[in-house]
Parts: sequence; structure tokens; C-alpha cells
Amino acid sequence: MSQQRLHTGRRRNEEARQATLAAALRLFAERRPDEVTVAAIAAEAGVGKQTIYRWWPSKYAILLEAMTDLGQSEVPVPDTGSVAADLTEFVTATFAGARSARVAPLLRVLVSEAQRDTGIHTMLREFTDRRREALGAVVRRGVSRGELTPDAPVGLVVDQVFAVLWYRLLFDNGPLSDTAARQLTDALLKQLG
Amino acid sequence: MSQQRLHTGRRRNEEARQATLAAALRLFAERRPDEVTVAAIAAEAGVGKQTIYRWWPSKYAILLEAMTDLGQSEVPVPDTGSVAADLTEFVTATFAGARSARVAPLLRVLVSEAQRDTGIHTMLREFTDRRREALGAVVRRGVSRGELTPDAPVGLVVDQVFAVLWYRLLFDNGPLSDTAARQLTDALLKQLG
Amino acid sequence: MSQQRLHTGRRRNEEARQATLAAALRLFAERRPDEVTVAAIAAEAGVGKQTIYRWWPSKYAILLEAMTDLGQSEVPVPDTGSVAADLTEFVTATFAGARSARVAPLLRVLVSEAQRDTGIHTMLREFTDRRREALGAVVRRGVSRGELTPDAPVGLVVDQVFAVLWYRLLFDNGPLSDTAARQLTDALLKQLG
Amino acid sequence: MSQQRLHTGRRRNEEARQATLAAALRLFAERRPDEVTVAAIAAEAGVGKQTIYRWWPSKYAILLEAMTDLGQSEVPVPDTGSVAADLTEFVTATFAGARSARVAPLLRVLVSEAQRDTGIHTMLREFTDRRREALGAVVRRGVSRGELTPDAPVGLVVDQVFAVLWYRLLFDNGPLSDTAARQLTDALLKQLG
DNA sequence: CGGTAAACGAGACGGTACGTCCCGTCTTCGT
DNA sequence: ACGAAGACGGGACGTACCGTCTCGTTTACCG
Repeated sequence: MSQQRLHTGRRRNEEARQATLAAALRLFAERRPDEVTVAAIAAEAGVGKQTIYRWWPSKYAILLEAMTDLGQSEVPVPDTGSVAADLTEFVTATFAGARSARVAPLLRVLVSEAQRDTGIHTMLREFTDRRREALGAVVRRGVSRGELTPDAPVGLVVDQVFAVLWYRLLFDNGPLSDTAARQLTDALLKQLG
Repeated sequence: MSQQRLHTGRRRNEEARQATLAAALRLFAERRPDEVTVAAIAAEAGVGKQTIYRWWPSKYAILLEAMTDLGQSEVPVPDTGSVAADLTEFVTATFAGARSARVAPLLRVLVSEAQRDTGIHTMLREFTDRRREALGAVVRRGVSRGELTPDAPVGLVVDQVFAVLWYRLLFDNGPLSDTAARQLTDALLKQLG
Repeated sequence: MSQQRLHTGRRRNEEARQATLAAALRLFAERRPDEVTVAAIAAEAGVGKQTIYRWWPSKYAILLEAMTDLGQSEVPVPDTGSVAADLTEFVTATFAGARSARVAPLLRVLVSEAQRDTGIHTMLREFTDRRREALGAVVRRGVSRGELTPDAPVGLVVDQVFAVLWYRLLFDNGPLSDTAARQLTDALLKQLG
Repeated sequence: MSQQRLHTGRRRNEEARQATLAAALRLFAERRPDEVTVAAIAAEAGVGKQTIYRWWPSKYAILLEAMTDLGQSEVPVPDTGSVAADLTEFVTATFAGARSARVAPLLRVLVSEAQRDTGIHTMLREFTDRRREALGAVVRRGVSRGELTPDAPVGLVVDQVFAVLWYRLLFDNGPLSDTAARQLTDALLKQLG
């Protein structure tokens, strides 16, 4: 029985991949998104354009991969024994992560592009759904501990947290400070009764 | 004392303006935003490209002006005598307006572009601030009628309404139905005590 | 008996005409021809664009009219009694007129445009034919005085003079100096036998 | 000693060059020069506009290169043993080439544009200087054979031939027939003694 | 160790939208 | 009615990116 040859030729260059991701992060952080061209990323990374097109469908896909790589150091889900404390900590940490001058512009770019490219939209949903799930778990833990009634509208509370986050991020019409996080958390806890 | 002449030469053609706005609305409704070119709008409107560039900085500015013009037929601020009823009516109407297949894609396009163009960002803020102000007035009326305590967090409630609206619109991860509007309103009323 | 009114309304403004001609001469002398726009001439002359289009078919027609106005002070036909002297004087004066830094660029512009616009071509021919006729008269006088044989090729000699003039003007590949004029004249006299 | 790499990346596409030159010749032959747009040449050649701008500064530069390429099939310099015969043959062939309905309009366009664009002026000079040199060689051969005196004004004779050619071509005020060529040649031979 | 195949940096390619410029016409108001 | 001002419909310009396609070189496996 003959074994089909699996792969011949040169393998993917990991250095080129890293250089491309780093270059994309750098350029998207410091330039307007339409000024970040594939050619510019290639030049910045010292890489050929074709190498980029071989591995990524668009410049935004590069950005998303780069941010996912960064996000490996994921915000841990807090577990202090109290919904109020867990929620406050989670929201505060989430707001802090999003408001940073380094990641805020990148998040804006991704939402912007997601409205134009369904592929990016899907990838961004997967990215955000992981965080939604984490926050949902925190609230549900409150239910199972008896702090909250079983009919607590978990989804709606989660929605409101991330909705306010993105709303202020995208429209730049409100703070994402620790204080803002606490005010929102307090309001939501009151909602949850 | 001599009066300085204020303006000489031909005046702006209002017909050309209207035709351009209508053409932009039509094209943005039926095509993907990057397929809507300035040249196409000009052709559809029977107008020269230069006439467009003379009056608008970008095709998105045209769209925004067209939508503002439409919004003159503004959703009226309800005044039933009860905050609960007013709020419910306002939010339901707002959600209904935003979820329509005709305007939803246009709103997405504008937010998307606002992330890339500070001019559009500013104009969009003015557009949305008018609606924020209207909703704020509804809540404040509840305060002045004594239905709500004077320390009611008006801004935060307004934020939550529009935040959820845009969040679900942009991420397509939740309904903007009448039921959804009622659920959100109920939660916010509970929050307001 | 009632007199029919022959003309009503404001008459053509001679000042505007002069200002336009002067502005055209100035701009064509100092700028590349395609940088001389009708709008620029109008602005330079302090005149409306429509006023120009009312009276001239193109910017080159303005230039041609301006040069014809200038050419009223026409080079007089010399008559010294000798073909040799007359010819030398005529050619020298003609070369001197054409090589001047003020008119040379204008002549180039007119020939250039004449290749694209048959109207200008015709007007330029009328302009140049008047000079051809003058030079032809000089040579024919030599025939009638018996200095030249009756079969002298008058037209060919005239052609050679103006041909060399325009050739050197347009290709910038030879002088239009007094010396050059004399050399050409001598050659032609030898040719005439 | 290490050899530096001379060129990387894709090379210029000779087919695209040929297609562009051919398209330019075709369009300039059948349309008025200002109706020949760069976009039209690109479309006719099946080539991108940028490819044209990468290699040529203007549509007239394309035309000039196309004509130079054609001129490779150069009119051979005659060598019959007699200046009179050589000169007659050269001038007749040159006139014949220039008067043809195919090339005459192109020559007019190039002279016209040369007056507006110094780059074209320079390139056209190189083009014409090659023919001047060829004719000069014919006359100088007459000197070296002793048919003409060493002080024969070679340059002036060459000037007169091409001057008359261009003069009649540009002003359309005289024939470029074989008869005209012979008359001019005879006159110049008489000048040369 | 020599052959073969894929990935690489570089950059030209066909294509398309951009925003600017000028054309010649039309409109407004003032003389 | 004429004149200056300037907006209009139209269309070519030259530029910038897109994503694809050669180039010649480098790398890695496989016989």
C-alpha cells in the first residue's frame, strides 16, 4: 500500500508570520485604518505581499489573529464568593482592558470592518462571545449560590455590560473608567434585585 | 454708509441637492457600501461629481445628511403622564425604527465609517445626541413629576437604552423587537426604583 | 414717422476687451499654454468668464486677436533699389521680430494650437500669408527691375525663408540671429543666380 | 567578492509594451489628439492605466516611442556616387514618408505637443536629429568626393530641406510631392554651386 | 547528494475608485 | 442688455490600492 506524500517544499516561515502580525498591530495602532494598506504591512514586516495573501484573506484578518494571539493572556474569571464583588471586578477589568490607548483603536477598527465583511463579523462574534460566556457564568454562579432568583435575566444583564462598553468605545460619548464600571455594576445589581 | 454685496454668482441648486441625497439613499440601500461610488451617486442623481465634492466631503456625509433630512419627521416625544408608559413607548418606537430593513444597514454603515473618519464621527454624534436629549427629557419629566427621585441616574439610563440598541444592531446578537424593548424598559424602571 | 430702435441695452465694453487681450498676452508669455485657462485669463483681466465666451471661441482666438492688434505696427517693406539689400533687410527684421523673448513663445503656442483647431489654423494662415505676400513683393520687384530672371522661383524662395524661421523657432535647433539671416539670404541669392 | 543582486521581482512585460504602442498608433490615427485619452489607450491595449503611467510620462511620449520603433525600418541612406542623385533620392523619400495620410497627422501632433512639453520637445529633437545626421552625411560625402567645395554650408542645406518639409506639413501651404522634392533639391544644388 | 516542490522578497500586472481640474453653459444680481 | 461672480453637468487627469502573476532565490523533504 502506497503512502501519499503529505508535503514537499519549503515550510511556512514562522518569523514572517510573527513579523506580519506585529507590523499590523503597529500600523493599525498609529494610522487611520484605510491608510493601513496590505503593501504597507508587507513593507513594515519586511515581507512580500504574496506571503500575506497566501495566509490571510484580508488585512483585518491579520489584525484579528494578532489580537487573538495577544488575548491568550485572558482576563481570569473572578470568584470571590459574592456576585456583587465578582461582577464589579469583571466589569472593571473589562472596561480597563478596552479603554487602553493600545487596544481601543484596534477594537474600533474591527467593529467597523465587521459591518462590511461578514467573515470578519463572524470572527469578531466568536471573539466577543467568549467574553459574554465568561460574564454569563459569573452571574449564573450567583443564581446557583442563591444570591439571585432563578428567573434573573442573565442575558439582558450581560448585554447591558457589553453594550455600554462598545457604545462608549464607538461613540466616544462616555467614560470607561473604574468609576463608570462601578456605577453600571451597581445599577445592574439593583435591576437584579 | 455703503452696504457690501453679500453674494454674487449663481446660487446653490436645491434640486441638485435633493437629487443627490435621494440617489445616495437609493444606492446605499441596494448595494454594499464600498460598491457605492461617488461617481455612481452623481450619475444616479444626474449631477456632476464636482457638484458633490463642492458640498460634501465624502459619500458618507451625503448619507448622513439624507438621513438627518428624513429624521425631520422625527419620532415625537410621548407624554402620557407616566414615566413607565412614556419610556416604554419611546424605546419601542426607537427599536422599531432602527430594526427596519431599510434603515438598519444605513445605521451600520454610518457607525462603521465614523470609526475611520472623525468628521463623520462628529456628525453622527450630533445626530445621535438629538435622540439622547429627547429620551433624557422623558426621564427628567418623571423626576419633575415626582415619580422618580431627584438623584435618578438619567444619563446612565439613556446610555443603556441606546447602548443596547447599537450593540444588537452592530453585532446582530439579539432582537430589537417590541418584546425586547419592553424587557429592557422593565429592567431600567426596576433599576430606577 | 417713428424711428425703429436699432439696438437696446448696454453696448460691448471696450475696456473689458482690452483687459482680456492684455491678460491673455501676459499669461501666455509667462506660463505653459495648458496652464493658461480661460478662468485664469478672466480673473487676470477682472472679467467674467461669460464675457470671454460671448466674444471669443477659444483662448487661442484671444491670443491671435491680441497679436494681430500688436502687428498693426507692421514691419515696413524695404525698398532700397537692390534685391540683395531688400531681401537682407526683410529677412533680418523678420528673424529679429520672431526671436524676441516676448513674441517667440506666443508664435509657438499658435502653431501648436493650429494643429488641433482648424479655426486657429485658418486664422494663423491669414496672419502668415500677409507676411509671405510682402516678401513675395520684394522678390518680384527684383524681377521687374531685371535683377532676377522672370523664371525665378519666387514662391520657393519665400517658402525657404519662412520655413527656416519656423523650423528654428519650433525645434529650437538653430539661431535666428542677424548672422543667420544674412547666411540664409546669401544662399538664396546664390540660388536665384 | 559578492555580487549584488541586480533586479528582483517581476520584469516588465514586453507584450504590454507592444500592445500599448500599437493601440496608441491606432487611436491617434483615427481620432483627434485630444480625444485620445490615456484610459482609451489602456482599454484598447488591454492594459491597466498604471502600467502606462509607470513607463511613459504622457500619451504623446507613447506615440513618439511607437513612431521611433516604426522608424527602425529606417529609410536607407542612398549612395549612388553622385551628390545630386543621392540628395534627390533622399529628399524625395523623406517627403514621401512625411506626406502619407498615415504619418502626417502624427507628426503634426508631435510638433504641437513639443511646444507645450519640454520632455516631448527633447525626444522629438532626438528623433529628428537622427534624420538630420543622415542627410548631413550624404552632403559631406559629396565634399569628400570632391563634388562640393570644403566650405559648403552643410548645416544650412540640411536645415532648408527639413524646414520646408515641416513648414508645408504644419501650415499646409505647399505640396510635399516628388516634384516639390526635386524643385527644392535643384535649388539647393544651385546654392551649393 | 541531487532532484523537486513549495514558500520566500520583490515588484509589475489589469483593474477600479478616488479627488482635482478645466471645459463651456447657465443663473443671479447689480449697473 | 451687459458685466462679474460662481454653481452647474460633464469628462480626463494622474494617483493609490486592490489582489494576482511572474521572477530568481532559498529551504526542506525524499529517493
